[in-house]
Amino acid sequence: MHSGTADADDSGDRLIVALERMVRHVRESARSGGLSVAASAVLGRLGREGPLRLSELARAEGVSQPNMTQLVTRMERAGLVRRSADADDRRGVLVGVTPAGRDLFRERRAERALALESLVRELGEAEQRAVRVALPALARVIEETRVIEENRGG
Amino acid sequence: MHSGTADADDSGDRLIVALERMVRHVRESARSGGLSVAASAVLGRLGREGPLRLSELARAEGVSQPNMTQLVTRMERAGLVRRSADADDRRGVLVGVTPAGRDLFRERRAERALALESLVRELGEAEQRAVRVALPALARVIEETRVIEENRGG
DNA sequence: TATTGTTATACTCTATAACTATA
DNA sequence: TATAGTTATAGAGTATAACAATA
Repeated sequence: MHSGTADADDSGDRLIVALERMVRHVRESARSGGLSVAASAVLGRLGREGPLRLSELARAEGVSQPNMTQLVTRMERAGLVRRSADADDRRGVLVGVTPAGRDLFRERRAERALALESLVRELGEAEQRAVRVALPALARVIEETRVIEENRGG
Repeated sequence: MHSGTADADDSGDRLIVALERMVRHVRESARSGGLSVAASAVLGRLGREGPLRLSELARAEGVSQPNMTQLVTRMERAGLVRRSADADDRRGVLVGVTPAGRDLFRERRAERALALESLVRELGEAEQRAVRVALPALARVIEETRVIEENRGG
């Protein structure tokens, strides 16, 4: 941040590495049944919003259509979601969560939340307060940024 | 957020998803030359600590030895690091950063820091302060947690 | 012609198991 | 026998390009 010829401002990069490690840590703490973060996000969305078009899912999750095709295929193979025809538009495919998918999602979500909490509990009180402000705020601007970029030529 | 029979405590999971997206976002904002977060972390460590054994690198970065072998191979192919024999122990391999690796690392690190900063600038002042406390704190406990788990049967 | 979805292909990151060479 | 490293194999997650079916 101030002076230094060689390895000066490392902070941004360290934070990214740390966050990546954190995602990995929490991910690994909740994979007994093998539900990845990506799969969990899709199940959560389908659970909240009901069946969605594959293309809608891809856009909502910020990934490419082929990526979502593959993810849905893996999840379908695992019995977590179901594809069905869209009556209105026969090009389309509706993706819906199965009861098994919903159950597994709840289990894993709870495990993930516990893993995150056990990390946060290691912090001091002021740090904990900071985390509870910072993380949702970051989540918010990430979402906003993604939407803006999307409407600008994605 | 309070009560609710069905989808109660979503917060932990949403944060993880948001953090994953954030890592992806910052990663993508700095990939013109194709330097992944994992590669960046290795280059940074080698730059700070000098040449390291492959096994030390793997342990320090919290990944498996084959993983590090492959990462180093990719990086060597890209001219970013160099393998050399360890004179003391002929089983070992020392990995050192090349000048090109160091240069590229600095560029990408700066880009990554900018991407992170441009996210943080979208926040309110109190939120920004929270982020600057929360992220380093989280980075710290993640590192500690990893070390503890390692010494307990990894 | 444009949209939806899939297939083909490729790359990174990750792991475990089996192997080689050295200690 | 134990350690360092590699190779073999596998799978998730990601992308772009090319294609088929439908609108």
